[in-house]
Amino acid sequence: MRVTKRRAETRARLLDAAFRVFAAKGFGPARIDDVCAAAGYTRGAFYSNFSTLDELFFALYDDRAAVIATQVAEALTTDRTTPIEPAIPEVIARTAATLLLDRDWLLVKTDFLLYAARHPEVATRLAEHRTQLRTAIETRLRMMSGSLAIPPEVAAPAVVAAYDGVTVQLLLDGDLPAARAWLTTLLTALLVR
Amino acid sequence: MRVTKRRAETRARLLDAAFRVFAAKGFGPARIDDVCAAAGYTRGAFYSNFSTLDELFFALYDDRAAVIATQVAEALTTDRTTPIEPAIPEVIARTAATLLLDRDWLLVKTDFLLYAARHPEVATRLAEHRTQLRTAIETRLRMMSGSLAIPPEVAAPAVVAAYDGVTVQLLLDGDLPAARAWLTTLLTALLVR
DNA sequence: TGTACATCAGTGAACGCGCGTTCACTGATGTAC
DNA sequence: TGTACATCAGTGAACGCGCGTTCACTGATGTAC
Repeated sequence: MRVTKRRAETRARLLDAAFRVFAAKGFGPARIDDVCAAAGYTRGAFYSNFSTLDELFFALYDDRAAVIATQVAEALTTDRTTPIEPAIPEVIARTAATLLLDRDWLLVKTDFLLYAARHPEVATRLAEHRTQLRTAIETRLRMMSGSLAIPPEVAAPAVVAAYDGVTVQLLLDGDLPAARAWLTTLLTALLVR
Repeated sequence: MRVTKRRAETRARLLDAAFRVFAAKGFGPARIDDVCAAAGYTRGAFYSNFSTLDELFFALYDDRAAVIATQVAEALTTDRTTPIEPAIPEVIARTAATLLLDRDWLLVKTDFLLYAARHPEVATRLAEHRTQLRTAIETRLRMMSGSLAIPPEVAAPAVVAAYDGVTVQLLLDGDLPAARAWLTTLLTALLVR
């Protein structure tokens, strides 16, 4: 392959623009031209890199999901500079803040959830992402399992469920700080004995 | 107004067909003709009763949401034929079963959630429905507040959040009994001291 | 109850626009010498 | 490093289909007598 640099940049710009367009309008009403215009290209650029909007949507989801998974895993890794075992409330607050970073991502993610719910062959992608998330959380919880009200293998999916539940409220009212506070309250009620 | 009977029936059939179409394809890809065909009419029938698909979507949501709210409120009303105060586990199981009745409704409801998330003027409809739900739950919880781990005004939104969280998993895997069991587990962990 | 009439609900053909898709082109980028 | 060349990325006009919307029509439904 040649000229890969230019192509890679175009692709990245299209993905970036698509994220903004999907977040604002939703996947359904988004048009190929919307994405191209937002990226500063004409339609040909799109067809040179993707064959359908669905394909771009999947690529976008995979990219972002991988980034998010890494961020969460990092945020949950015990900080080596702090030798003292952090208290549960601190870990909970950190988890809540890391999971609820960006409403736009939640909008796109929920669009993808609905797509997956209606296309089982796509659901595996989303299931993998959720497994990564759950595993990262479970690993962290095992370090403090002695202080937990419920065992880590139940607590981890419970954290994910609380996250999903609070997401719905955040999508409706758009109040990010309130959502973080509420997730913190929920996780405390669930996890702390 | 005249000939109301025929109109009412056509409207009801269109709403019914729309529910099936929206659940299967989603609101975005659903076409006016899909709904008409599913209802056994041609396009003119649609335009005689609605002016846009959005309008039908809103009407459908309002109708169903009202029915669901009534069902939940009824299910949570203490059964007068059973004079003995039911145990918390029983109430929890009943709540879980009532909230998670129909995956198709959750699909349509989530489509509506995303629509509302991007159109604040529509979000009020959904917010009202959620308030009804939360109020019905809170009323029920107050009857057993002595046995609760957290106060009813925190517990009620927590139940809703757990419901929303489990909904996401159910949308992905389609396993209704597992979702009910999992919601029961979550509610128990949250509510029972 | 029966009949004649008026009105309205739903039909389905026709129109036209939005948008997905194609493709001959050009100029930008990398390669060879 | 410089130049000539080949190839490929992105352009933008053109095509055409899907689908939303309209509207003259007909037969179904309710009303009046």
